[in-house]
Amino acid sequence: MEKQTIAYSEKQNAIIHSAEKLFSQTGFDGTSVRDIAQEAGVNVAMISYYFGSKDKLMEAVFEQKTTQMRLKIENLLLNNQITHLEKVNILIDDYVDKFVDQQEFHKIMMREQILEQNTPVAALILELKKRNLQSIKKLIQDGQKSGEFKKHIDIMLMMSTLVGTVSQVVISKRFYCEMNHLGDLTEPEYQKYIRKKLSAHLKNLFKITLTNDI
Amino acid sequence: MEKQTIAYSEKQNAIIHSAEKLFSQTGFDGTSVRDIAQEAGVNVAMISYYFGSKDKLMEAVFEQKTTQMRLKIENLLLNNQITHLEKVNILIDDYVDKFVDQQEFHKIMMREQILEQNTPVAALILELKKRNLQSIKKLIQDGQKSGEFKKHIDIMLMMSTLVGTVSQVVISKRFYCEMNHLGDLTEPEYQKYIRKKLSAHLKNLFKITLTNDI
DNA sequence: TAAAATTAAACAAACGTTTGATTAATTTTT
DNA sequence: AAAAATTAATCAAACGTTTGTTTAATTTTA
Repeated sequence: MEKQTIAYSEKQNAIIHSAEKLFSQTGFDGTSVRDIAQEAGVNVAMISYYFGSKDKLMEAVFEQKTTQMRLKIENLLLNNQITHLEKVNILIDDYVDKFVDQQEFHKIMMREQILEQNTPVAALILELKKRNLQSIKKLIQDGQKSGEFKKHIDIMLMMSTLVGTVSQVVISKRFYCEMNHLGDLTEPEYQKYIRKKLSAHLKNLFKITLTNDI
Repeated sequence: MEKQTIAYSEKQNAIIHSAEKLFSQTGFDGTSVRDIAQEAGVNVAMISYYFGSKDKLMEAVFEQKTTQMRLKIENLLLNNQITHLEKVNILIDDYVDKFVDQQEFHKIMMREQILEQNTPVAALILELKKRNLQSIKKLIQDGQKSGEFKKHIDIMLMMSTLVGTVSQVVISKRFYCEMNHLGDLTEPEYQKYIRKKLSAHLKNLFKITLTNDI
C-alpha cells in the first residue's frame, strides 16, 4: 500500500517552496510563519489553514522532498550489462547531483539530524537512510560474491565518507572558493565545478577502497 | 599580539557550559536565555549582566572553545624523527579525538556553517578553518618535496573527506548503532568504538590517496 | 560604605495560532 | 432557471505566550 503523494494547490506549493528556502537559510526556529507567508505572498493564516501548524508544514516539506530523494538504485541492481564498480560510480554521481541540486533541502536535513530529537521528521530521515543503506549493502555484497570487490568492507564508514564529503564541500562554499581563488564564479559555474571535482574524488576513493586493483 | 583568554568566574563558566550544551541540543534559536539560566542555576538577568546579550554569549562560547580547538600541528611540523605520513596519522587521530570529545561544540559549529550568515561567529569559524588548512597544506607539500607523497593532491577535498566523514559518523550515532547492532553500548563505549573505527578508516584513505605505495 | 553581584518584576516586541467576517464559487432546493 | 444553502479561500485583527533585555531594589563582597 504505497503512500500516495498529496496534490497541492498552487498556493500550497508556494508555501512549501518558500518554507524550504527560508528553513534552509535561517533554520526552522529562525524562520517565522510571517516570513514564510510574506515570501509566498499569502496571508499568515493560510499556513495554519492548509497545514495545521508550522511543524506540520515542515513535515509536508519533508514528505514532498523525500519521495523524490530516493537513489535510483533499484533498477541499477538488475542491470547485468555493467560491472559492480560502474554501478557504484553511477550511484556516486546520482548522489552528488541530488545533493548539489537539492542543497537547500539537504541543509535542512543536516540540521535536523544534528538535533537529536524524536520528531516525525527525524523518523522520515532515518527511514530514508535505512532504505538507501540496504540497497547499497546489496550492491556491495553482489560485488564481493563476484570477486570484484574486497572481502572486508565497512559499508557504513564508506557511506559516511560519501555523504560527509559531499555535504562538507557544499556547506563550505565560501571557504572553498576563497581557498581555491574561485571568487568570481557564478552559482551554476561553481556547482558544475564541484560536481566534477567531487565525482572524480569520490570515485577514486571508492575504487581503491572497494577493489583489489591498484 | 596574542588575544588573551578571558578568565571567567565560576558562574560565568556555568553559563557558558550550559549554553554550549543547550545550543548543541536544540540550536541557538531553539534555546531561550531562560533555559540557559535555569540549566546554569543562575538568574536570567545574569546573562545580560555578564555577556551583554544572547548573541555575545554565543561568541563567548566560540572564543573559549576555538582557542582549545587548534590542531597541534605547529610542533608536529618541526619534528624530523617521523615520516610525513606518520605526521598525517597523528593529525587524523588528533582531529577525531577533538571532534568526538567536543562533539557538543562541533555540532554548534556545523549548524552555524550551514546558515550562510556574516556573523562574528561565522568569521571565527572561517579563521579557524583557514589556519588549519594552511598548516596541513604545508605538511602535505613537505611530503611531496621529499617524494613521500604524490604530486597532484587536492588538499581541500581530502580535508573535506576528513571533516565530513567524522562529522557524519558522530551525528548519525543512532543510525550507526542500529545498523551495526550496537544498541547496548554506553556513550563512552560507543565513543571508544567509533574513535578506533574512524581512525583506521581515515588513515587508510589518506595513505592510499597521498602515497605511491600500494 | 562603596562596589559588585544577584534578584524579582516589568518591558516591548515577536512568536504561532485562532477568530469572525467577507468573498466567490459550487451545490441543492424550489 | 432562479433562489437558497453550503462550501472553500482569504483576510485583518486579536489572542495568549514566550522572547531577549532592562530596571530598580536588595544582598553580598571587599
